[in-house]
Amino acid sequence: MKKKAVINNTPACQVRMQAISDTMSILSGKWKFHILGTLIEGDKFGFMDLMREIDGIGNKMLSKELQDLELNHLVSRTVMNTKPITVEYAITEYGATLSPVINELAKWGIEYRQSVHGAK
Amino acid sequence: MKKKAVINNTPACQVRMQAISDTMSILSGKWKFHILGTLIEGDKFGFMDLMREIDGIGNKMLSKELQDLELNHLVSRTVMNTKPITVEYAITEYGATLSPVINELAKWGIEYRQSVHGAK
DNA sequence: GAAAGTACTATCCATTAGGAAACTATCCTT
DNA sequence: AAGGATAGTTTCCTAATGGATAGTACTTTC
Repeated sequence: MKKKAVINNTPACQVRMQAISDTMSILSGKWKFHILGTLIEGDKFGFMDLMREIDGIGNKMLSKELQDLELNHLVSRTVMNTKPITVEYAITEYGATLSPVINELAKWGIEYRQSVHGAK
Repeated sequence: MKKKAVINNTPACQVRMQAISDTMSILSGKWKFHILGTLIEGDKFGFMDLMREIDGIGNKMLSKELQDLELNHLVSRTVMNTKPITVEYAITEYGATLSPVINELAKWGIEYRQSVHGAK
């Protein structure tokens, strides 16, 4: 019997799978979506603001994740020369292109909750 | 100075963040999106088909992830009583509701590739 | 001058994720 | 009887994730 051929090895599928890998590697970790979601909702946030907004995150994680996001140009970091030095984090124009992704994720999660609580 | 109030603690934001957590906890791990993406593209797949389709995955991981997905009713598993026993994995109707999420993820990843290769 | 707020960094530690390899078990073909 | 296909499970090991705690450094307020 001939070995069954691979089905989805068309260029389109390869590209699609690669794209999903890319996105997920950039957005990996427990907190990236929370941070981006928060930043998209608001305007500018200080480090401590984000600590308060994102329930449960520790300062090490927040710091590390923000650096990751900054490296990928999804988040901007601006040091203000205020009295006690403050830093302003904001979503970049590029980071804002993730809105549809995050919205779909949130939408699905909400429907998931309903399907679990409701008819099941 | 009064402590700055938390900004995004409106019910809508809470629900949104909770929803993102829910979705990501169900879709956690390195392979879930790949498996779902593959299953959505095709019709029915045997275990070995999936091994061949999903480049790099090991049998332990595939087995574990499929069990997870089955538990959450995203994937169906049907044992066929064929000569050498075969199993058919397919996306469920419910699992198919993840298409928009996966499509947005893939779309963003493709644009990301272009922005890195192109103007930057 | 002590406390408290700003923004972190560094260290330690435990859990988890995930890869490699070997193994079980059944069936068909040669 | 051997080889290869089906579909996994089990064991072992390492690397990454991420939480808790403490410390740095500067400034303002009490």
